[in-house]
Amino acid sequence: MQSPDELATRIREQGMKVTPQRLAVIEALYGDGSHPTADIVWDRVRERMPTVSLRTVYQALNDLVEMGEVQMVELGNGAARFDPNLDHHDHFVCRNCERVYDVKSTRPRLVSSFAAAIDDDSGDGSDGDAVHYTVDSAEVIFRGLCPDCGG
Amino acid sequence: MQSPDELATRIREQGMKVTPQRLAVIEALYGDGSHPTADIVWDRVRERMPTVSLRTVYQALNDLVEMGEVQMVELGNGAARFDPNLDHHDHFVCRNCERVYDVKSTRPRLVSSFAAAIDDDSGDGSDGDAVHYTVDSAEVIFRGLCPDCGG
DNA sequence: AGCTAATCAACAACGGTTGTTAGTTAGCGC
DNA sequence: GCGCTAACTAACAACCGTTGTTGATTAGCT
Repeated sequence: MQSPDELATRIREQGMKVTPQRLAVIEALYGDGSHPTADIVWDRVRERMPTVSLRTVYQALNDLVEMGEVQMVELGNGAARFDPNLDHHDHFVCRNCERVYDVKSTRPRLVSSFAAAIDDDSGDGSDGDAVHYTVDSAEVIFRGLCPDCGG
Repeated sequence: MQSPDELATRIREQGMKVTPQRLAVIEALYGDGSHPTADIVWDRVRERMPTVSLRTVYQALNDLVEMGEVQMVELGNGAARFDPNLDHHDHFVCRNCERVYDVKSTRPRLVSSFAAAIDDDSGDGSDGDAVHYTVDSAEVIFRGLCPDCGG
């Protein structure tokens, strides 16, 4: 995501207001690599701004996602996580501590291999070229043990 | 997953009972490639057994997952899906119709490339061999448009 | 200064899933 | 076929993460 300053400008350009709450959410995420949940972001923001509501944090996070400044990552274990890293990258989830680590993207390799790998469910195995899948994204989730957990 | 007959034996061996409900759930999933949700399985079972409860279907599905006969797949869009295909394989999710397709696994490639790709969050970029991640699984989710939806 | 977005509080409601209770059914080993 | 006990049912309540609602208030921006 862009820096808080740059983002403030973008927000104003969209006709939205740069409120302290929004800024606090932005600053809580900027440069962060820990993939916090909305709840954790809320905690961080409340340290500086004790009366902020969870609702407002969700609102700000969703706005950032809509603006394409933050990626929402759903890893299948409960709450969604928010990631300011917009580079194509994959994730490693520790099955013990549940922490999420960034992994350099394997996407180019994957997408290029997709056409050959797609399993034709139509049953018409003999005709390969009638089947077209458009791949917009490819995300990889590795699971295992991280270094801190004896991996 | 194994055939209903084989599974019946396994269930008995575990001291569990082969009830018509359980069998109906098994038969609803056996050989199925459509990745149904619990709700859809419930619908299928009720066609033959109108009084079965959703609770029981969940119970049977979870038992199958615990037995390792069915894979639970969480794709980040609502309900979990259940997949009797135990081969290592990936998934393609149509962003329009939400259908899920099996894709031949890219896992071997992925896991072998993981060690080189892991992004060392410790900041100690110069020392590569102190960081150990144990990768148990790697799942890939492709998203895009399927053939039926103009892909 | 004035328009209007944003926030707050407080609460309801959602969807998916699990827990609970108590009474009934039925699978399985003998 | 008996008896033990797992499983089922119905009818709920409760969970978690998230979103909607309402109405009053605050404050960003032009």
